[in-house]
Order: sequence, then C-alpha cells, then structure tokens
Amino acid sequence: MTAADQPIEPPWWTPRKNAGPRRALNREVILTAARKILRAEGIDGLSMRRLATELGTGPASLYAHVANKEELLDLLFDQVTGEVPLPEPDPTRWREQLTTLWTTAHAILIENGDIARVALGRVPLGPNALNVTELTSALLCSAGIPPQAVAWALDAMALYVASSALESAINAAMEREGTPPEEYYARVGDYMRGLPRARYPAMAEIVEELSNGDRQERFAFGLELLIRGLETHIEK
Amino acid sequence: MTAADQPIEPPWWTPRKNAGPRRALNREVILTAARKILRAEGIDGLSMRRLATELGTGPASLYAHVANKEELLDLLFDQVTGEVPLPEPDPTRWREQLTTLWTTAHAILIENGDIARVALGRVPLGPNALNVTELTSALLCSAGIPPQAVAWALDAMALYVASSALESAINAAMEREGTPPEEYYARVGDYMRGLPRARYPAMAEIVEELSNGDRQERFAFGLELLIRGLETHIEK
DNA sequence: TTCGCTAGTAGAACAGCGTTCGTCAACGAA
DNA sequence: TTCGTTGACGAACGCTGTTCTACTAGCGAA
Repeated sequence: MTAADQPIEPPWWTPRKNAGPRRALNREVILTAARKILRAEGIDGLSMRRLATELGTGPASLYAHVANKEELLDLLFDQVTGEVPLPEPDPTRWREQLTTLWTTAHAILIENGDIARVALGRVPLGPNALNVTELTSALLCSAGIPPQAVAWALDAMALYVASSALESAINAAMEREGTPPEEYYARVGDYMRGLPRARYPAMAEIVEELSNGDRQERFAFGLELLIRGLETHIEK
Repeated sequence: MTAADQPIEPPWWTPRKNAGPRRALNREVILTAARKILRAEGIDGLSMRRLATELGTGPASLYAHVANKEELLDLLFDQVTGEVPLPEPDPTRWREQLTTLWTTAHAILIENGDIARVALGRVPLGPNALNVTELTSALLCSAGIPPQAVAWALDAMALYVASSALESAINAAMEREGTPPEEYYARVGDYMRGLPRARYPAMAEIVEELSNGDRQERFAFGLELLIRGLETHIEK
C-alpha cells in the first residue's frame, strides 16, 4: 500500500518549494531528523532550534521547507501512520482485522513518542491516515453496520486509540526522564489504598484491579468494548 | 457533595503556604481569575504573566501560592470536576445515571476551554475527580460487571470523555479565533467528496454521514458504544 | 511603644520557544 | 558572462515558565 501512484495531498499542505537541491536540505532530510528527535524526546523536545542544530543549520532554514511546526507535526504524523500495515479487507474476518489494524496503529504511535497528540488536536487527513480510515470503513460496512454508525464509530475509535497512545507515551516519557512509571503507579496505588474505605467503598472494591495489566491489555480491553458495542448495531 | 467534611488532597499537592492574608492574593483568587482566562482563551492563553496581570501583580507572586503551572492546571481541573452533579447511586437505573453523569461531565469540561487536556496528560486524582470515579465504579459494580472490567472501563471511559471534550474545545477555539468550524468542516467535506471514488469506495459510501450530527450526538454515540460493550461483560 | 523577624510581593533576569527579517551566496537561464 | 531567483541563515522580536533577590508590610515579643 505504499503509494507508487501519487498519494493525494490535502490542499492546505504547502507544496515543497520547488525542491532545488542546492544544499542538502529538503523535506525528507528534515522529516528523518525530526523523527529521530521525536522518538527520543517527544514533541516538546522537538523544537525548531533543536532540529536545525541536528541538521547543522539555523532554525530559519527550516521554514523554506515547512510552513511551521504544526505542519511539520502533521507531516510526521502522516509518515508514522504510513507504517501501519494495511491488509486486503476480508469481510469474513472483519473483527479480527479491525482489532489487528488498530492494535498495530496503537503500537506504532507509541513507538514514535507522543505524536498521538497531533491526532487529538485536529482530524488527521493526510493520505496515509485516509488509508486507515478507508480500510476501517470498509471493514465496518462489510460487517453490516449502518453508515451512520460507521461514520461516528470512526471518530470514536480514532479518539480512543490516540488518547490511549498518548497516555502510554507519557508513561514512556516519565521512564525516559528518570521516574519509572511503576514507582509512580505504586505511589498512586498506595494513595488509593490509603483512602478511607467508608467514603470510597466501590473503589476500595477494585483497588487491586486498577493497577492490573500492562498497557496493551488495557488498550485491548477498551478496543474490544467499542467493537462489542458496534456489534449491537449490526442490522441483518 | 460539596465537602463540608474536609476533602482528601493528594499528598503531592503542595499545601498553600500558611495563608497569611496580608495582601489580597491567595489560591482562591488566583483560581477564580485563572478560570476566567481559561474559559475565554484556553490553556495556551492562560500564561502566568497574563494571569498575574489580571490580578494586578507580577508573575513571580503567583509562585508563592502555586508550585508551577502544572499544579495550577491540576487545581483548575479538579475545581471544574467538582461542578459535575453527583446523584445518589440507584442500581436499578445504573445505565441512565452513568450516561447522565458522563454527558454532564463532558459538557462541563467543554464549558471550560481545553481543560480536558489536563486529564489526558495524567490520571486525575484530585478529590473531586475521585468522587466521579467512585460513583462510576459503584454504578458499574452494582450492574454486575466484574471488578477487572470495571477497573479498566474507568480508564477507557475517562479517556474517551476527555479526548472528545478536547476535540470539541478545539472547535470552540477555532470559532473564537475567527474561523467558524462549519466553514472548516465544509472544506473538509468538499475535500472528502473530491477524493477518487475508486480509491476510497467505503468512505465514499459514508461521506455524508461523516459530517452529520452535532458534538453532543457524536459523543453520545461513542459513550453508548462503550456502555453497550460493558453490558456484554455482565455476569449473572 | 518599639524592635526584629518572617512571609508575601514583585522587578529583573535567564534560558528557552516559534517565527520573521534582511542579507548573502549559489545556481539556471539568457 | 550576467542577471534574477531562491535557498540558507545570523540576528532579532516577542513570547513563555521559572528563579533570584531585594524589599516591605505586618505580627509577636520585649
């Protein structure tokens, strides 16, 4: 699915400025360097200055190839999205394919720092994101879910995946910065267990379960929740 | 539910510094002013300088009452959360109460700019957030949903509500800044309709449905999805 | 009443941010 | 060879969160 045929670019992506390879600075090089920083230090660590330094130049040079940081992040997000493998849709296995699709998407997002933040800010419309959306729609439609439910479900699923990935990315960042998340969650757990039982009886009931499961398990549960909910919309 | 009994504060909230009311600057005043800016201009508009100016002082003065901006936002978030009305749980109406609870929470978050961003960054553990969590757990437990599912569902629901609220808040901000969301979505719609049908057949099928419904409807659909999914976990 | 201490105030400054301006150099076309 | 265009980029603008430090207002003790 890597487009040999030209991908459709949203009209508001400013076209690269004629690509005169005078010095060795172009979108591709910039994006590669940006990806590296993104994975290592997250969006906040990815400043235009930091990126320029990495490329051995000044921040102003970047603006010849990218409109601003927002566009840079949009481009990065779509690049990342492009790494999600897209199977040929098989209606008899829509459930399985859907789960795999979004689980991989989730994993790939997490691998790339907190890039998921981008998806929470604006609807992703890059060519690669569109491919994911298309595949998801195809699977849901073929499952017999009515069009309106499909349309709204796309939104809900994307939101859940992105926010879940962001949460994991923040944990990863915490780890990177010194505080292991286990320690943090242990503190949280202690705090919870220390709450007065009389005031929080229901939470006391599930205090142990709250910290069970790694992020994959927890994500899988939520995704499954959405899919099971969707199944109730299937019309025969 | 406004605590006449002292609410339990997480241990990492720094206690207000002895509250010597020498001049008229304290947490309450600061939070009130911050709320005002937050609603009008969002988190990015709420800078420490802007806030200080509003209070007729310099930014340094704020740090006597609040550890840093992160803590300020945590406090604001919990204050907002405190405005969600909490009914006495009635197990026979758990479904209805749950829907109302989270729908109001969603609405209240949106009323307060993009404060939902705070909830996506870290697990909300303020006293008021705990009350919402407690009520939700109580309702789910009483519905016969097993503890592990309750625990993980809390996470999924909170994530969905927060991310959904954030999305709406961003639209609201767009409106505030001049570009009406309708116009933006019209452009997006046009872009979608302009996509080659052969390449995106499934999306072409639902292109009209994609822009149907206001944010409440769309949110309600996703919430319903989660609840229906949860119902499949009920053990008799 | 007076003194000294402390806690809140706030100006100034630091390091960083995204972005823009204006200059300079190199290349393609004429 | 010359000219015009265009990418490169140092410097600067206005902003951010935060800290340092000097200062002062008010209280408790003497």
